[in-house]
Amino acid sequence: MDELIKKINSIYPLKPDSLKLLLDEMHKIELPKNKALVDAGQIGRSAYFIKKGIARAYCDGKDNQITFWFGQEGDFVFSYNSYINRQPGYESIELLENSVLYEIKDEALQRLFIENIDLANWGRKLAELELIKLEERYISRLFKSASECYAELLKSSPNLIQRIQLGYIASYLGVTQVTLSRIRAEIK
Amino acid sequence: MDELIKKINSIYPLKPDSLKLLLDEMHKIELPKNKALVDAGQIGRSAYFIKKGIARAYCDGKDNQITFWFGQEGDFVFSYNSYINRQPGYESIELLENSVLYEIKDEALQRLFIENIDLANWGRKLAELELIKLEERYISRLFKSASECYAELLKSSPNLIQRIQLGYIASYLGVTQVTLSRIRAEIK
DNA sequence: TTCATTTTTTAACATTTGTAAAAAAATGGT
DNA sequence: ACCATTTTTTTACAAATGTTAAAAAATGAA
Repeated sequence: MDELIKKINSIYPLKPDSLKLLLDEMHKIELPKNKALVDAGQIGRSAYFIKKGIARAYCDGKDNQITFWFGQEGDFVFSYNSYINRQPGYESIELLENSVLYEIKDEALQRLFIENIDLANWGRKLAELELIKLEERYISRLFKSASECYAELLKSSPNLIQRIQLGYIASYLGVTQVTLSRIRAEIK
Repeated sequence: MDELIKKINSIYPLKPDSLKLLLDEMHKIELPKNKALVDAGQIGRSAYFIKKGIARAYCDGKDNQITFWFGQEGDFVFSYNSYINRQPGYESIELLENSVLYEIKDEALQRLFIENIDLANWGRKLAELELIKLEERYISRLFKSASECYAELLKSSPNLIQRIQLGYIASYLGVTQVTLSRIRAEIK
């Protein structure tokens, strides 16, 4: 629970009372590898904090799946689309390892935002931080070749490359698995 | 001012009192084409609402500029990076036409968020909506070829293509101007 | 271990996109 | 209208990535 509190306060420092309100709604759960946290077409009913494990978010195409996000220890997980729009979305999220999570129901979170200004600002800051993380990723992809993106990922998250199969990583980088294999062969 | 109020309430409906607090901090200004709203390396001191005009956000590379965002009538403009981190950023924003904007100082906005829960939730919703817009754009680029992205832009924002020079649009789509010219030649 | 299955790599060829340079078209000021 | 400047298109060639299929390596269950 310690790392959860640390993470929460790193986003936006909460008063002890506000923190307690939030923590009281979060419950630890263990879920197995391949479990779907969010199914496209269904409304996402919970957000999660990853204590242990890895998750990926993806969309289904005509004949392929596109992975566009990975989460690991210390990350929050939610289907932004259904979380924000309260509508069935296009994204699915699944666990890639047996995982330990803290879950909070979406209804509880929304209620806390409306009732407590401290938590409303925490939720604001959370969205803002996710926004710039995504923006940086977006810009990075506009600037860089697939090879540079891979080298960057290798440097920033070597553990992801150890733990996640290459097909997903290739898709995440926006190239085919064949291309990623070629890139890896060149780097060695 | 009417369209501004409409836009504000479409993000998150505000109580009249809260709306007034926000509007009291927003002031209409006219700025000429090419004016820099945000300079990379400087802290963004204001956010803007575009009443009339077009803006683009870009980063400087070694020997090129990458445009990654366009804003037009009805859009909010701010350098997320410096707005959120309160640090000099990597992004610059400039006007592509003579424009009419509503400006709000960042200090004022931050103060309103801390003082008023209605506005804190408005700010949260604003960031969340921007987040899913960017996520959709990000996923779209992973799925689609440059040609499909252009066709999509042509459909969703034909006015942007009329009003913005192709070099910027090519960069926004992640291709060179030569490639975009080729795409346009094929479509006809 | 062994075997079936999944994942990763390699190869050959097709397609797309990039680069550099020049031509054509559009723009803006006088 | 005219000219200089900027923007867009075109061309030829190079480099990167996609596609398909097969081989090699890794994984997991019996």
